[in-house]
Amino acid sequence: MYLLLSAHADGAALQELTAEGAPSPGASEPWLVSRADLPGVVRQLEGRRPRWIWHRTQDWYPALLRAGVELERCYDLTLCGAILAHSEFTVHTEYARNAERRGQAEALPPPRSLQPAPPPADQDALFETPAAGPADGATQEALRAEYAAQQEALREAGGPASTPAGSTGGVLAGPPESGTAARENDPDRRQRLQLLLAAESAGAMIAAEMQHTGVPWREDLHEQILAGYLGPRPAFGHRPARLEELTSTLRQLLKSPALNPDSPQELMRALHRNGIEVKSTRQWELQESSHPAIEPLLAYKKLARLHAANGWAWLDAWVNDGRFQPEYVVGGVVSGRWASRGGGALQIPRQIRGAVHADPGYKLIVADASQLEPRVLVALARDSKMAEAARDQDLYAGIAAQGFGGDRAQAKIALLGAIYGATTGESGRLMPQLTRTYPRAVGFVEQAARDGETGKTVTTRLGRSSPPTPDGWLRSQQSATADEQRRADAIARSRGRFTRNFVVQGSAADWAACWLAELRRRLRARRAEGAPTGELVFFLHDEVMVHCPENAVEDCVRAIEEAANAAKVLLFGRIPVEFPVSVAVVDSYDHAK
DNA sequence: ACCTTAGGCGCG
DNA sequence: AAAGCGCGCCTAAGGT
Repeated sequence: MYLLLSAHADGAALQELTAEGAPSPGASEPWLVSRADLPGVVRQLEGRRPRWIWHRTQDWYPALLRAGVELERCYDLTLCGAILAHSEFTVHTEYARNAERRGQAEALPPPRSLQPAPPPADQDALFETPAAGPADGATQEALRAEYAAQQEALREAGGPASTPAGSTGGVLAGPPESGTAARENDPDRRQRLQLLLAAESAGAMIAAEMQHTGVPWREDLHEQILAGYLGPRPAFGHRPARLEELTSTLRQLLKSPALNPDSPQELMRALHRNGIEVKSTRQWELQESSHPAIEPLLAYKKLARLHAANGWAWLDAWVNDGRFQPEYVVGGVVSGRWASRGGGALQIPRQIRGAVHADPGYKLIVADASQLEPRVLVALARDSKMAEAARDQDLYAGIAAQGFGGDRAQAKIALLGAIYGATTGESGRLMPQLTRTYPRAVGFVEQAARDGETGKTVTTRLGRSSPPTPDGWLRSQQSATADEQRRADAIARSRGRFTRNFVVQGSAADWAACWLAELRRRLRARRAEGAPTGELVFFLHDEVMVHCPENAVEDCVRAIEEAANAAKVLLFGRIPVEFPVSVAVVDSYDHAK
């Protein structure tokens, strides 16, 4: 059952649709529900296990969650439309052509503000959209037509026939899925794209649910940590005691009595006056010098960062009643990773992770996918030799053991360098031997890089494609003067590094989205059975955190592991590549790994 | 009194 | 230990 939910006057319109997006035959006219009645109506209809179709999950779901209504599944027209408008799997469809004509503005998620969004002022407000009514282009009929068009594009992805995803990839054989290879008539592609749309929509729900739940955050522990590093809380606008001490030390050592160490320009001049010839004030460059001022300067920078980014002001702004509730921005990164808005949710520094603490009677289960990106590369490239190395829990150790010509540390540097496109340094030097040992894996990312350099599109395993190159990009690659040509070549190489990384990072994001969705499904199932179970509270690219009653830990750990394996099978079939998760059951986040 | 950009650094 | 991908967000600095 498919239910379209759209904003209407002072409430919502509900319409039952077919799977294809036509009005359901035999169903009544669209049904108008007042704002006040909506949570009750939605809760009632949820019993029929519909897929809720809506313009943006963020417009509806947060308010429903505040009203105590949780839903099983949805279809986010904005997120799915953005994928379908650019995917190579649907590039031949009318939907993609229309998206091109409309311009990207409508097809892509709305622009993100750079400033943190303040927490909603009115927590009881049911609608995030203005009371005036639906936004332009988001009327009930427009959304229905949009859904129908997206479903049509999806049906046309790959070809008419279809086979189960698991049945095609049983062995590491056949051409790798990339670039121009294996492009024609691949029925498996439709299923993969469908999976991506479902996972993306599930991700949008999970993001709203995690924001609603929040990360358990002990303000008292956070303040203890700050006091330990910085001294007591200073008066507003003042430096903490420890930073004051370091400032006067630096002023003496650099013979600059008025130095503001927060000013890069002042700092640079002071360093030069003292014979410290750096070109920037970055940590790694400062570390080269042995001047006595360097150690306190690096200490200052470290602590100043803590104070500015995650100090008392941050605590006041972002933690309430023992919960940190950041906004996750699904689809916020071109590769399919999530971004976040407010509070730097995806950059919680190790220094303060001790403040993330389970409630009494609960544990934090922190699980991360070990060496996810290299393992995804093995699967994408179908490199059976590297797959053998990936059989082990430690892929890098496996590579070293296979005699690629270096130790574990070098194996890691070389492989990450291949994924990022390193050309110089140790990573660059190790590339030839890595290529000799694993021609398929290296060849795969090299092909992605060549595609980017020549302006082609690359695509993740589930069908998310790299953003189009700007108009005139190819022409700008042919330049008249040698200087312009050098610049054009540099831009092309940069694009190549981006597409090289995109296929791996993006396919890893595909995997992580499926992992999350599969985990959510399992946790919900357990809860429906009435069993105690944990809640997803945090997600960071290849890592999840579940806040879990102690008596449900074992069960949740199993769910996390099952979900990881399910994600692998969904993406790649039953291939002989492991995607192990490392799981820590802890009271506080700083004790995980 | 604002707004944008650059340098820097946190995370994966 | 350091140059190669993706982000958000702090302060300073340089606009308007």
